[in-house]
Amino acid sequence: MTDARRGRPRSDQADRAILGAAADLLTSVGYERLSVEGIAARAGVAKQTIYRRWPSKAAVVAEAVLAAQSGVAIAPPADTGDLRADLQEWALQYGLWLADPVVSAMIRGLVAAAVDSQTNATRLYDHLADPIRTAILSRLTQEAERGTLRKNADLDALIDAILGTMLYRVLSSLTDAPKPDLGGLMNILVDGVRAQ
Amino acid sequence: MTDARRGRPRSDQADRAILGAAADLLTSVGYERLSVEGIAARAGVAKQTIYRRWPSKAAVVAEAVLAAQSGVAIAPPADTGDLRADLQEWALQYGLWLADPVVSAMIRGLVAAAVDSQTNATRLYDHLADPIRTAILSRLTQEAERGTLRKNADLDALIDAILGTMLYRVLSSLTDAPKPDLGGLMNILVDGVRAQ
DNA sequence: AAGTCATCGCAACGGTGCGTATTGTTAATG
DNA sequence: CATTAACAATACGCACCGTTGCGATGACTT
Repeated sequence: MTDARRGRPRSDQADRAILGAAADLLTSVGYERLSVEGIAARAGVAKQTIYRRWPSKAAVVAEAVLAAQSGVAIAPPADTGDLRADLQEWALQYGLWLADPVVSAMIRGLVAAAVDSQTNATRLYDHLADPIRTAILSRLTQEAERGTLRKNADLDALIDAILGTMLYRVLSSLTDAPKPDLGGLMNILVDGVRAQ
Repeated sequence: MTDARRGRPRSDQADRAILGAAADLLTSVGYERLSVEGIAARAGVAKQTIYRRWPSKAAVVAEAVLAAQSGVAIAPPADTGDLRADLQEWALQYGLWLADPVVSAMIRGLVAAAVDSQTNATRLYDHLADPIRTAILSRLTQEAERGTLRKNADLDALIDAILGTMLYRVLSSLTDAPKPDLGGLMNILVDGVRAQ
């Protein structure tokens, strides 16, 4: 029997160095000026070591963004009984996270990578959006069970609106700091789904 | 006096051929696989003729997208007195326009170009988003004057939500046809800003 | 201890594409 | 006719992608 894992195993340290270097360069120079050779140089790694793991530059960047984001816990909104206040507070925290230039640069890089390779686009958006979707949906579900939401409210559309607004502001802001205030949006959305 | 326009004038036909070729290639192969040399070849034009007009590939693509979009009239929502129905109808029409693979590819190209060169990002987003913003805002203003909207409703946030949701769906949909249904969103938004 | 084998860093390669420069030609203006 | 600038064609330098060959390294097997 030939064991599937013979020979020298891949270095975990190389993995971390590559992803870390990719994240660093992404935030410092942006996706367009980021090169695989630059990643290799900064990581102290041969280019082949990168291509042995990922098939393309877009895939490396995608993985780096996911790895960096997976360290961030997406806490669901608190449940104080006041949906508006809970979502406002959550949006404030999340908006501040988005306003971080590092985070903005990463998201821009994610979008660029997704435009690059359609194959990974769905996976990327899913991995980034799903935690947020789950977090908000869990809070909305609590609310719905108390009967304080309209029965036919399209909660998916509501979440798309939150995600879309955040993405739009990140992409359309020239400076690295998008307008973080989602308070007005949350007011509209809460009033739009709340039982009358 | 040296007249500013001496010598051979630039060819309008070359302008049209370049922008047309850029738009064609953008929708057929996407931004990633689009090259200035490819544009020149398809337009039957020397590469230098392109670089005499625009400073970079991103600028050419940006101009091509804007030129293609400027032909589309962004009609404001009708005013039948029923804001919900008016916005639903407008969203339906606009959603169908977005679902066109050609339009989706163009928007993806726009985003890619914007990520490429931050310089043009604001100009691009403004040119594309402003007509929509103006169209919706004019309808909302009519409504506000009748006193049927909450006084403190954040109309900018509402418009950001519409634009953001559309953009998010275009970018995150793997197929070329994003989910065009904005009905659920419009319901929430209308209920969220309507006077109680 | 010796052998196996996938990984490692290093280096070079072909290919693509950006943006620039050169050359001779063509269409306007004075 | 002289001047001027855009034109097509073409070559160039450069950066980078993705691939390949090399000898060395290190965990596993026998």
